[in-house]
This record gives sequence, C-alpha cells and structure tokens, in this order.
Amino acid sequence: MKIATWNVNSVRTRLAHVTAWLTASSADVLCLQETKVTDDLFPQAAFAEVGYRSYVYGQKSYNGVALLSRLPLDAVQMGFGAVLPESLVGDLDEQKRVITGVIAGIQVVNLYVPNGSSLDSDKYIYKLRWLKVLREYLQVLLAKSPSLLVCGDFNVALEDIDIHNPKGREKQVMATDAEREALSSVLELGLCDGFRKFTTEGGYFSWWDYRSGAFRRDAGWRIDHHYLTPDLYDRAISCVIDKEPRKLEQPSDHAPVIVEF
DNA sequence: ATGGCAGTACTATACTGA
Repeated sequence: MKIATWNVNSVRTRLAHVTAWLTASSADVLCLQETKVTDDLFPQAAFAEVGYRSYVYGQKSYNGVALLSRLPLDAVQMGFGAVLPESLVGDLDEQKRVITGVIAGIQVVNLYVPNGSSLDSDKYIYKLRWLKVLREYLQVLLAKSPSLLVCGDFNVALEDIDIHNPKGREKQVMATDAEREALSSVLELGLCDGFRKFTTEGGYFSWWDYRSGAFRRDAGWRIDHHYLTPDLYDRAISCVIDKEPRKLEQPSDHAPVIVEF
C-alpha cells in the first residue's frame, strides 16, 4: 500500500505531470494540495482514464485539496466542520484545506496548512489559529480511528536540518518557534514523522522556491510530511521524497512524498 | 538583495504562494 502527498500548484496546469506520475509510481492513494479549481472543473475524467477515482474539495484560484484513489474510499469528509462544531470552526472552512477518507482501515487526512505569508501578517495569525483547530479536529478523529495517516503540505519545517540554510529562521515564516510549537502540539496527540523512521540526517527537501535557481542549488525545505499513529509507524516500510517531477519542464515547486506499508 | 518565479483572474496588473 503506497500513499503519497503532493502539492501540485494547480492540478489543471500540472495534469500531465500528475497522470504520468500516478502511472509510473502506482500509488494507491495520492493526496493533492493547491488544486486551485472548483469541484465542477476538476479534471476527474483524466484521472479515471489512468485508473483513479477523484474526491475533491476545491475553490476558485486558491487552495483546494483532493484525494485520488485506485479503490473506492470510505467515509470521505470535507473540512473541519464535518467533525467539529461551528463554534470551533468559525470561518476556517471558507478556505478548502482539509479532506479525509478511509482506505484499508487507514484514515487518510489530507491537509494544506496555510502558508502564513510573513510574521507581521494577518495570515500568520490565521495559520496559528488554524493549527490550533487542527489539533481539535485530529483529536476527534483519533478517538474514533486508531490508524491515522495525516499528510500534506504543512508549511512548517520542524527542525533546522529540514532547511537548507536555517540562519535567521526565527524570523522566517515556516520556521518560527510559534509555528513549530503549534505543530508539535498537534503531533503530541500521538503522531510520528514517517520520513524520520528511515532518514535521520538533514539535506532532504520537498519544496524549492521557483526563484533564484533554488532547485539547481538544492536550496530547499522539507515541509511536506506524513505523520503516523504508532501502529502505522511500525508498519511503514519506506518513506521517500521523489525529486524527479521537480526536474521536469514547468514543474510544481513541491515534490511528492510517498509512504509505503 | 525585499528581488527573483509561477498560477489565477483578467486582459495590466494585483494577489498569493513559501
């Protein structure tokens, strides 16, 4: 069983890359982020042609998540509001960032965590607020499902070794203490980084800025993750970043990350 | 170095991303 996460930065622009990658990788489930398309315009026919069902939760221009799966998913739910009361969710479901479904007893949660823009931004406050509600959301899911795989674009590098140059990271979005503490608090529910089961050293990245030849210089960040409950962590046999799609013409700025059981 | 690059909506330039 292979489950992958990939921020594609527009599923329509990246359609050829994604269908080719699905065929080559034979992933069972692919979690997409930044689909940037409303559900009616999601290219599900193209994915059906290569053998995948689409479960979508999108919006115009921004954000948007989707699950692609070879087999039907059970209990697909969109947004925080599917499990949390309105009083906790507030306006957070206006941005489409959360979708979950069950495959082979594994509850897969696909997340697109807000970027946060910069430390003096309202978006940074929004990101921290979002991570607080994420903790509540996952707590409810964990009470019902012992096998949870929480993956996606977290827009947080938890350790300095996840950043090509961590100098000055305290003032950089994705690496501030407040963001790290907020994500750590989520993980304290009982989730472990699947990638770190197999790779303890630094220098492994999942995102490279389009600008300044960042990919050529391997000046990246590891911000796309698979967080696993202990049973799944034990069952994982590999977790890798596939840099190949990042080398193609007109790539996403993120690479897919794949965990296998 | 406060740029640089890319996608979307719109149709020139603003907003967003990370």
